[in-house]
Amino acid sequence: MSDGNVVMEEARTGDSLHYLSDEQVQQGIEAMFFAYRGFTHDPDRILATMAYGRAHHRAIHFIARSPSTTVNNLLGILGVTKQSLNRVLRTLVQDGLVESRVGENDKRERHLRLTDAGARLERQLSDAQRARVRDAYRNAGPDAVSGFRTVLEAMMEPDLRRKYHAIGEQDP
Amino acid sequence: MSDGNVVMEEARTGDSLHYLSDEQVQQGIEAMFFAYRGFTHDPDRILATMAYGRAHHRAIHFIARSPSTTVNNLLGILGVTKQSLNRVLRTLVQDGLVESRVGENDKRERHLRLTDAGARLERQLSDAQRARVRDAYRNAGPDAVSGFRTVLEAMMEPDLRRKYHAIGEQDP
DNA sequence: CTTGGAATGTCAACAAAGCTGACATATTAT
DNA sequence: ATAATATGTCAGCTTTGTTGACATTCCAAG
Repeated sequence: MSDGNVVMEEARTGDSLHYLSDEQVQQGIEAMFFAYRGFTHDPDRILATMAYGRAHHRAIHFIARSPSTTVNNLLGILGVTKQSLNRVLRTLVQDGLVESRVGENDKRERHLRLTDAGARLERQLSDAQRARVRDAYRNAGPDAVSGFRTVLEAMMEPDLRRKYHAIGEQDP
Repeated sequence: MSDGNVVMEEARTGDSLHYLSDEQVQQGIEAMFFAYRGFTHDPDRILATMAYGRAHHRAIHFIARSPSTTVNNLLGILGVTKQSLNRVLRTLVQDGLVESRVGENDKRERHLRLTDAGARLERQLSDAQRARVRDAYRNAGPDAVSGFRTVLEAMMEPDLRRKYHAIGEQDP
């Protein structure tokens, strides 16, 4: 569909398509790699001092963003097996950071929300990450941020793009 | 430096700083998370069918990009321990995908390059990833891509930003 | 009311890929 | 000579992912 040859032919037609060249795409791939390292750097540093890992941060983040989400919904967002997620949730519930309450309509479901202690940890874990992204935004300016978001969205798998848009909406 | 309160005060001064609000930053964080999943999705799918993992892909990628790089240089780029990298390199050399030759000037160094078979695997592994990024670029347009790169660069750790810029240059 | 399927939890075993610490070997630099 | 550098390797541990099997609870369809 979009292999190197096709693009090289396109690129030959003019410099306006230079941004689709192999070299430019390759640089974008490396930028994603290095930026993601920075993206996770600050919370990882904090997590290294406690008994939790990046998986706990992810769970806490999305529970904070979608209070009362179900386990199944969280599974779809995080893209791991229920066994893997359950191991994380079990420790968080045991440690009193996450509350798991049986659903009212469907009592098979468990609805998850952060306790006060969980919300405190969420802030501690995410503040540094938010600060980094905010600083990057500030340095880059609003137009760059708009483009940033546009490309990231285009890069997502379609079903994850739907989940991305669904976060923060009404009743997940 | 850039906590929520400060920004909320800034934001109160006008809508031009809305893009720095907690909500916008939070959405950017989630966009990074979901986009990175898409970013690694295609190579991961291919890797699942063979005896290699994401770590092998990363090593192969950067050896391809910086032929004749040393082990130490690769360690700095990948940000893992030499034991972890060595486990990967050992299998790649054993399987005839990577060639490790003693340095000419400094014989302590090992210079790494892909064999023909390694280059073939690199293409196979990276083609799908390049296609996805290229399609995302094409859909987003050149201005968005420019902003994308600007924000990603601003998000990197300074020392990694230097390494990012050094890739593809003269003598690493 | 029984039954099938969905949602959840849990056990066990395993794999990938990171980590630390210790130690060996060449080679270069002082 | 000695110290520092670059690399390789062994052993053991951790986090976080995976399968597979199985139990429980409950909704919904018949």
